[in-house]
Amino acid sequence: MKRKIASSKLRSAAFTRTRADHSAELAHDYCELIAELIDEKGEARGTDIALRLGVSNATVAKTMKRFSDQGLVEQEPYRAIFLTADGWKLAEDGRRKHAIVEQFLLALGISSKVAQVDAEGIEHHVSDETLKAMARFLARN
Amino acid sequence: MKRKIASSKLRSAAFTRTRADHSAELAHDYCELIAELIDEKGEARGTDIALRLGVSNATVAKTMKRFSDQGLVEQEPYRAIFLTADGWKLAEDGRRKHAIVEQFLLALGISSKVAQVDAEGIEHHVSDETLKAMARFLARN
DNA sequence: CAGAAAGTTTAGCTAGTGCTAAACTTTTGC
DNA sequence: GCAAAAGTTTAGCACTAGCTAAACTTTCTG
Repeated sequence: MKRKIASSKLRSAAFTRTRADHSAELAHDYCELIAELIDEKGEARGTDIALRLGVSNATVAKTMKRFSDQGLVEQEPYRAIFLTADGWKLAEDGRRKHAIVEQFLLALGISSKVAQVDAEGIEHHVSDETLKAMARFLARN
Repeated sequence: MKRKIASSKLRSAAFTRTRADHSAELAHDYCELIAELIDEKGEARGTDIALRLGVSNATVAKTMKRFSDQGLVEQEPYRAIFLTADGWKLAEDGRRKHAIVEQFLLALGISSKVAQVDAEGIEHHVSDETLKAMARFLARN
């Protein structure tokens, strides 16, 4: 019965991680997008974020307030949004993972549209070990 | 500018899908586990589900009521939980995807523990195209 | 430079997913 | 066959993440 108990613990751990991941995922997505907008235009405005994320302005405002409390972004009232050091860390981490996963999927023969969408979903759920294996695979192909 | 607009739409679509996926993910996880418990013990009791999912009994009860309204599970008061045809469909779909992703990760050289956990996270985010590519890769290796 | 347009914030709503504590039912063990 | 243990349900709370509508501020334009 040892195996079953172990696998049950593993499942519960994975599930717990899944739940915790959902909010982290959102933070990653927002920070990645804000970083992109800053690179493109020098600043990230609420409307642009809302438009690209497919979400209302109000939702962005509320989320930005939460993230500001968590120290991920900085913002003056009625002004654009910027990332803190922590925010940049999340953004860079996300970009790195995203790039590896997307390249990996392309190398596997996935079409570029699907690779982009799947990479977005997968990037938040790959461990470092898996990421390294993907990078290794890419290096060999 | 066409490329940028297209890529922005794609991002928004991916993000929208991510959000919609979160509740579907939960349904998949519950149904998969219920299926497992039924296979193992002939029935799925609330306590067992709660224990394996690392969640309180009350949460399971509430979720089961919701799923019952959605036609995924069937339950008499104070009795065990069973899957409807739709519930079984979700469970089987999840198991199939999980198996392919896990095998794929193992083939990539990931350790079995990590493969199990990562597969749990990834299985909900792979398109059919990617799943097929993984199966193809497995067949060739 | 005043009024319109664009953008932001706030208020108030919904739904999902989690919790604890208390009430209730079923099962078990003496 | 009754009392204790085990399991289930309900009530009530919190937080996240979304929405619309309305109020407010900033920017643009004639």
